[in-house]
Amino acid sequence: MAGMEKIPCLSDLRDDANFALLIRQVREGLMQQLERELTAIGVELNYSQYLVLKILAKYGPQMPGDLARTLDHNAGAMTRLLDRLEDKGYLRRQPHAEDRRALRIDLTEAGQAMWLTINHSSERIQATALRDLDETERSKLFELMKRVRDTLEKTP
Amino acid sequence: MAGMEKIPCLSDLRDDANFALLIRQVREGLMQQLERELTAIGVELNYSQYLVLKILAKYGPQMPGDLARTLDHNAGAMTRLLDRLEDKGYLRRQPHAEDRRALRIDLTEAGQAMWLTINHSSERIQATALRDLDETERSKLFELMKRVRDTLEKTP
DNA sequence: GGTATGTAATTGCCTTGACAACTATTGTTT
DNA sequence: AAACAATAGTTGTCAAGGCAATTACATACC
Repeated sequence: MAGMEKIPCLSDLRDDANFALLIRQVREGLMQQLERELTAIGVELNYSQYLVLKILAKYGPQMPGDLARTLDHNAGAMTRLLDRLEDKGYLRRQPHAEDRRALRIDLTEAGQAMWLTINHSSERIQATALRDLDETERSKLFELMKRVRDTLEKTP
Repeated sequence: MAGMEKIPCLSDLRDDANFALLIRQVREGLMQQLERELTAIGVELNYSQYLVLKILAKYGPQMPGDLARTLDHNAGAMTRLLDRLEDKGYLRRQPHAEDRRALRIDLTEAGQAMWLTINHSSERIQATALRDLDETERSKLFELMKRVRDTLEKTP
């Protein structure tokens, strides 16, 4: 069939090498799965709030600024995010021992309990997302993504 | 040094296997690079607007609903995104030939010209982001990400 | 043909997060 | 020590995007 050219249509986009879009789709899928899972068990947390709880649970008390930097969040956004979690009783703002400008955010009892109930959900989501990849492929994916992240970070 | 346990600290998070956070960091890096590059050449477009222009330029006129679905956007958000691009004169809403509910969004001359000027920028960003990966690694990364996306899509 | 159901786009309302201005504190310079 | 710059957190303001309700049209069913 010489001269038979396929007209490009939108569905071809799925196979194109568009990294930006691919990232967006995966991110969107992950977020939706997680938030759906959380609402299913009656927990009202968005993705960012969940990440903050996770970090506090795994790494102990932190300063708001450090939380903002690791989540690539604006400092003002972090203030309000912490407001919500404080309102819900999951965390506390405590004075910082060495720096009177700074705070020390730590989980309350309720926050620790909440983390225990949602921890399983979050691990199940990640397991689901990576379900079709074997162990080698998973670590390869993580390694490649980390290298892309680090490249982007040191570019500016 | 028996019994010498490292206390986990926030910086360890960079090496942890947290897929969600990794995605976020890469996405944030890509977006910032692109938007910075665009403002540097005097173009006022955000990431989503850029993606819409890209799709229209590469795949021809589309319906708003299809655009929304491929970008994982809400239909209402797409309406307003198209409003902005229409205000700037980059695209047109035209009636759909077969369905009077629907629209056919296509680029104006100005939109096509704009795409030509920003196309280089966008390719340079992607090239920069993937700079430290060789050809094999890039296609591996794309393949793995696509599989994760497809897994997430067929999960619900 | 007429009714029920589904789909396309738009709009109002609300939350999230970015940016810039501000205050309070710390560190640095001279 | 005084003046300066840098940093931690908060706040006002704004744009982006999600959700639900609405309108207009299309399709399926009876």
